[in-house]
Amino acid sequence: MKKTQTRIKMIEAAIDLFHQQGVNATSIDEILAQSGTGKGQFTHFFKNKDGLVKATLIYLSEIIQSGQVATVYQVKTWQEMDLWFQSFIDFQRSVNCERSCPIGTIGNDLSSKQSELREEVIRFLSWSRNELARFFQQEKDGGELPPSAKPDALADFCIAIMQGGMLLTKLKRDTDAFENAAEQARIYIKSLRMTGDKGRSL
Amino acid sequence: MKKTQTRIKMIEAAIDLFHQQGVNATSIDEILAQSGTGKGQFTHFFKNKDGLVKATLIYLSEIIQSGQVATVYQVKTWQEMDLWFQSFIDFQRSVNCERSCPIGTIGNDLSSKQSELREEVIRFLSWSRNELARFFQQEKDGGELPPSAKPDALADFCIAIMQGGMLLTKLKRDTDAFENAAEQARIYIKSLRMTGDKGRSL
DNA sequence: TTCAAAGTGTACTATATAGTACAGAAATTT
DNA sequence: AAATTTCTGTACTATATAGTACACTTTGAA
Repeated sequence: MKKTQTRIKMIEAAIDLFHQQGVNATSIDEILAQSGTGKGQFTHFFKNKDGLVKATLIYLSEIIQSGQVATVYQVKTWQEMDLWFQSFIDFQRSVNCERSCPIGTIGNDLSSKQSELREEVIRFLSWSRNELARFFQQEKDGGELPPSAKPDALADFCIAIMQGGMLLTKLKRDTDAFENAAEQARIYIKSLRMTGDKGRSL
Repeated sequence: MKKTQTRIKMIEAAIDLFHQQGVNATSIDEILAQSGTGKGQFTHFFKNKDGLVKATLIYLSEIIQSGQVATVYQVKTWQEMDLWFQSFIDFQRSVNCERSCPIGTIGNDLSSKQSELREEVIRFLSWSRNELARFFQQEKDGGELPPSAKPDALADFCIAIMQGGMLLTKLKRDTDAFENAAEQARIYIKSLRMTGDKGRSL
């Protein structure tokens, strides 16, 4: 028989509820109810609510970074780059446009005191940004992007549109604005690539 | 003598605290303390907390739409367009990168039940998006942007970068990513304009 | 089998919070 | 100046919430 699943059940319920309602609007009791666990177990596995939030951030990072998720964070080819925005748009549709980025949502709810948790959020954001930056750098090195292209800036550009697009989707309950923004971004990146050399289509 | 300022004082304190901490993390008592008012007055002027949130959204819309704010929402010239991103970056610096868009922050904290409040948020977002769209349309009509340019999509693109950039700034406590994203956006828009015709610089 | 550690259940405490009740003051109207 | 409305202060209630205490059970190793 497996070791206890209780901790994981709590974390997964917490992720779901935090993603849906934010951290502040989600009570511990709600998490316990959704995961079918109890207070005693909560204090056994976590120091306090912040401890659980940290665990959710770490867990989220792990499942995303190990690719157990529908969204495409890792980009190695132009085809994957093209899928990058689309996978977030598709994700939004799959949650009825009622949520935004789970990490962004949790991060946005942090108070200025919770610097340890914010570090965790930043760690993840940097990772996903660097995934993109590495791709752009690779393409620049390979001559697919011109020497004037700035891989880091392009990565920040994509992440900003993604985060903003996710937020707008949640607020407006449709992906129209996100799709428009992503389309313009793709056109821009494509234009850089054309400029680069061979003019293959994005 | 002026009519009572109590209502306004409450709204302004609420805006400040909501912007800083979000709606859910801000208690009514906190707002009363910061504005130097009392419970009796609160219930006299507002039905409940949601009533105050609605009032803050309306008040915010009014001061922004009437231009009593440092950020540039209304764009009539390319110079103002260039200032558009910059004014948000400057704003973020002025609040030590500890906040993001006030409307976005409030909107993000809304539950799925609070549809009336979300309507208010959407109303504002549409307004600011349409301000940009009108500018791009105007430039398209005037031949400064090519017929292929999509004013609505360009407006959504700018808003997404702005919202995402504001959020990233708050999370990371610096404007680097926002600046990079805005720079790429400016390069793109500029490139469209060059394509358009006379090649005047953005 | 015994024993320690890991895990669980229940009851409780202290506090924060939204919202109510209502009397009284101040302003405004008649 | 009397009456009416607007506004304000204080006390209160009900509830939700984070966190505590602690006894009990299960597990797994020696």
